[in-house]
Amino acid sequence: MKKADIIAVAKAAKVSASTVSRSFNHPELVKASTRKKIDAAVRRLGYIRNRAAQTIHGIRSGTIGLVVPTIDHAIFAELVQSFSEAVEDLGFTILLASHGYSLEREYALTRKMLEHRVDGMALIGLAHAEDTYALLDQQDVPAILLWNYGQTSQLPSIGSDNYRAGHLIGAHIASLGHRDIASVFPPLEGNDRASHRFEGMITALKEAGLAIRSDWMLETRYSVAAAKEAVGQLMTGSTQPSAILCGNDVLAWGAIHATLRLGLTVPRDISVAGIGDFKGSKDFEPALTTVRIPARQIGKRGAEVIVQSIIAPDEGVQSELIHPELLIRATTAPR
Amino acid sequence: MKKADIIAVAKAAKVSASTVSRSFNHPELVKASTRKKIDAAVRRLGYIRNRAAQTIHGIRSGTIGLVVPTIDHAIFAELVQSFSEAVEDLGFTILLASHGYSLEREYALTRKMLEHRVDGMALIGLAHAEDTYALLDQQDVPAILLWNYGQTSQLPSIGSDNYRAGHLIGAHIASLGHRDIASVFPPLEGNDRASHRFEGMITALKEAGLAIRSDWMLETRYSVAAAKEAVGQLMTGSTQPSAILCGNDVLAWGAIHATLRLGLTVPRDISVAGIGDFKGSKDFEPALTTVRIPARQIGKRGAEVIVQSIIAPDEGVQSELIHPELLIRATTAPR
DNA sequence: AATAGTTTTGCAAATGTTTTCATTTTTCGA
DNA sequence: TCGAAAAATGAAAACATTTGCAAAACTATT
Repeated sequence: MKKADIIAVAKAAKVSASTVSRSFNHPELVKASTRKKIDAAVRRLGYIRNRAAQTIHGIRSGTIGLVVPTIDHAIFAELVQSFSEAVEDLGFTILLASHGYSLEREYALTRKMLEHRVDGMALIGLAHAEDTYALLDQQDVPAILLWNYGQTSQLPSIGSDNYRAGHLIGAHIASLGHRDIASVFPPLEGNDRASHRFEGMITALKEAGLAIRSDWMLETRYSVAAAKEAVGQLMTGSTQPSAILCGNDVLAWGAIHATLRLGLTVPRDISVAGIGDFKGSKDFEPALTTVRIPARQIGKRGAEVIVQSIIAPDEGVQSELIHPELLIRATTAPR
Repeated sequence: MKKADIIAVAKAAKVSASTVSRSFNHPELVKASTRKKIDAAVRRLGYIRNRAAQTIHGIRSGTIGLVVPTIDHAIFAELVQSFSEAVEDLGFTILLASHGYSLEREYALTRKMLEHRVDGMALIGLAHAEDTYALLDQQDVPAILLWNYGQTSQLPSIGSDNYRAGHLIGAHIASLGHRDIASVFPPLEGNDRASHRFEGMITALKEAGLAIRSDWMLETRYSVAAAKEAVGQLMTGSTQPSAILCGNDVLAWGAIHATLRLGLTVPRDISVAGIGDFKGSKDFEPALTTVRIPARQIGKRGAEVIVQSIIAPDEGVQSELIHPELLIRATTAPR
């Protein structure tokens, strides 16, 4: 038994295919009694509409492409979730792919999504291959950049200001009187989020007349384990910092657990701060001082914006800044 | 300038549309020099193939539907990531949606994915609406169940044995000599994963002649905060347990931080165990005793299996059990 | 240079819908 | 009961591809 198509339904309901189509798309144009017959036939045959066939009429595909570096980091999981939720509520479905921090793969994946004729695209961060921008522009598909806000971004960007976030936390630590400060960041190369945070932080410190010793600028993989290892080593050196600034909460937790392991107490012996305010950061003990990057809000707002620009392509979309917020909790203390 | 279609390319390359199509799909059938002309035209016009148009010829859409309860829990993020990675490697793209633990929404979302003519579907867990099974069966779309293994599952299931996982951790705690045991679980209703774990745990305890006081069976939302709150209250009661068994690692971390807050030491004063082995659980201090549910492996294997059954629909797919593993770390100790 | 075979290409039909336009049916006021 | 207007329906073209088949263009062999 082949899959039922609209013609099979039409036959079963003794009407024409046009009428069946209409009864789906403009129900008000078909008589109630006819609609009933059609519905019955649809149910009887288990007919499911074929969006592919609709799509080739220039009708929207109802999909939005989302390409992220990775999903299984707390940061992006929250973003993906809120974005997808909001997008679903607006009647679209997400086509998802992850590129593992390779802008080349990002380009390839974007292309693939365009083959599927997504109605819109969302990418993460501000830095993308020139090819990718060209592609999106040339295919004339609405696209937005999520996560980071950039005034001069090539596409509308909805997100937070990572420079600001870094600056906030740097200034906070400086204001507590710390002078011997270490940093733990993921590799900055090709990661605009982390770079901006780092710059913001460095600048804030500089403004307070402070600087980080270059051998105290740690760079680690994005994981509790890696940060823990790195900080563990740092803290067994001949001199130790009194504060550690981390590029994100996961690294901060690594740092905290490294100090815990060495029998130190946070924040009495050492202050630690993160960026991100991931799930749990508020509730773990001691509660982490960090800067909130409102992932859920970014996802939701991003979804609204992209859908808007799909529905009304001519209304020109603005970038939106979603402010980061300093959250002083229990892992930082005056020196 | 309208988007280029295959005919525009054909004109530009001075060949017929058929030849262009062939040069994509069966390059060996077209002369090298013609292919070169076509490639040039494609590049010049920025042509991107339209999969929707291919799909209505019964050609595969190259998409696989994945419907999960939620993405932003550590558990599923890892699964989604590994599944999507593997699926991409095999040349497919994921259509993702989350249903927020509503089987009704799951049905609706599955339908929607079938409208998009996904080549295969993956759902999470063993419990699904009868309608959903009927739909999948009737539309004759390959489908698998991820996360849980069930011998008698209605569709092939690739996953771990949650009953076993619960049993392992229950037996471990019993073997340490604990008698006053509490549990913290998410709501079991409509959540087969949690229910099976719970049953396994209860059974293991019973086998050791133990039982949990009904007022020590805590049920909380899935979050560190909720578990922390609940356990905080429990521990300030007139009598306290010497061990707390948690339905997953997030709840376990909540429990641990609740006890920390009260000035207790884990595992000296109280043992805590989780299930899941989420990111970080190994590295936080003290390292969490838990049962590993190998999410990455499930995702990868699941992807392979569903793709296999798309490519060779007649080869009948077997369920696969991916064993959970007890990881005794530093949060449990003899009573 | 002619033939047979092989390779390459184009034509036309097919895929499952939607939509425009024309036709048929219904409704309603006189 | 008629006619005009409104409502409902159907026929056919359109959408962007693929594919079976036949024609055309080459190659190799004599």
